[in-house]
Amino acid sequence: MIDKTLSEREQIREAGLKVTHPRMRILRLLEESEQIHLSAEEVYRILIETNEEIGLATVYRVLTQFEQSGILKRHNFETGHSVFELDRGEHHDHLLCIKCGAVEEFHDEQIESLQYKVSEAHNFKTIDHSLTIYGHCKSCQV
Amino acid sequence: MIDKTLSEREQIREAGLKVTHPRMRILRLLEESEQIHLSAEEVYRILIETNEEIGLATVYRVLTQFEQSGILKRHNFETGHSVFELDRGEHHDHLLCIKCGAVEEFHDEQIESLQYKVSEAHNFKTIDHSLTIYGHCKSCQV
DNA sequence: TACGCAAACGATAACGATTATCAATTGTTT
DNA sequence: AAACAATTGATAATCGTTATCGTTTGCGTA
Repeated sequence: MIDKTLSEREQIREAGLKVTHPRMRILRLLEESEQIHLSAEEVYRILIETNEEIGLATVYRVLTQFEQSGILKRHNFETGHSVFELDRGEHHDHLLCIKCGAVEEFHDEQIESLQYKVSEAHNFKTIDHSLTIYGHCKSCQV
Repeated sequence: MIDKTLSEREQIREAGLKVTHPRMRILRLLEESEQIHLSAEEVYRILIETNEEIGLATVYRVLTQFEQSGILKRHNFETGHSVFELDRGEHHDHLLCIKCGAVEEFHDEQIESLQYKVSEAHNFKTIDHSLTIYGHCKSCQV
């Protein structure tokens, strides 16, 4: 069994960052939250509400650092603000309910390879791609 | 041959909007620009530079109205601001060069139908979807 | 274990994109 | 042409995010 605390320290270290309280708090929150996607404001609000000391600027800074070091993935849906989720290595796309905001993840190897083909056909060197399907989830359909 | 001016008037009328100078100027610009995607600021700047009177607030308002009435499509890439293009009815996706900003469009029926399948499998009722491939275009590769 | 210093923090100012406000102007309908 | 609601545009306000900068802290070293 892996010591979670240790692994968090290591992740931060491997990112070339000092292990500080704010960073530990933020990473722990992301790992323990049931919500997959968290915005900076949400991370800040949740930590403040649980009486963890943190500054909003730090939250933004740390989330960006975590993103750059591959700990987190940033998503820009059509909401006007970024949301973050742990990057567990497995690429996936999203189904987003525009009524209740629910997010589901999916991965379709066929779509992936077709995208790659398209990219090649246009002489593009793919670095990343994002596919989001907007609609109504089961519980939001009339 | 269709009278372009007339068709612009009609488009605006059909959207349930009064035919005003700012609306005509904006629609005409979108139709005549070689650039497919224009941001609100760009539309404003271009009109001001060509000595057309317009206010920035009006540009934002009109672009949103045009989007809501189906005249325009809004895209939110990872740039931090929206861009707009004429909605010619044919859905397409985008290849975006993260170096020079170039945008290419593509349409792949196979990907479309696979997306639909995924959506069904998750009991989602698809309303819209966006697929963007980020990478380096031919001229930006080393 | 204490020291020193770069790295990191956090309060707050600044920023860029967008929206709200509201008095003045303009399209359309009569 | 009058009437009146819709529209405009200058500007203030808002929102998410980034920059500033004096203070604090992690951590390698003595």
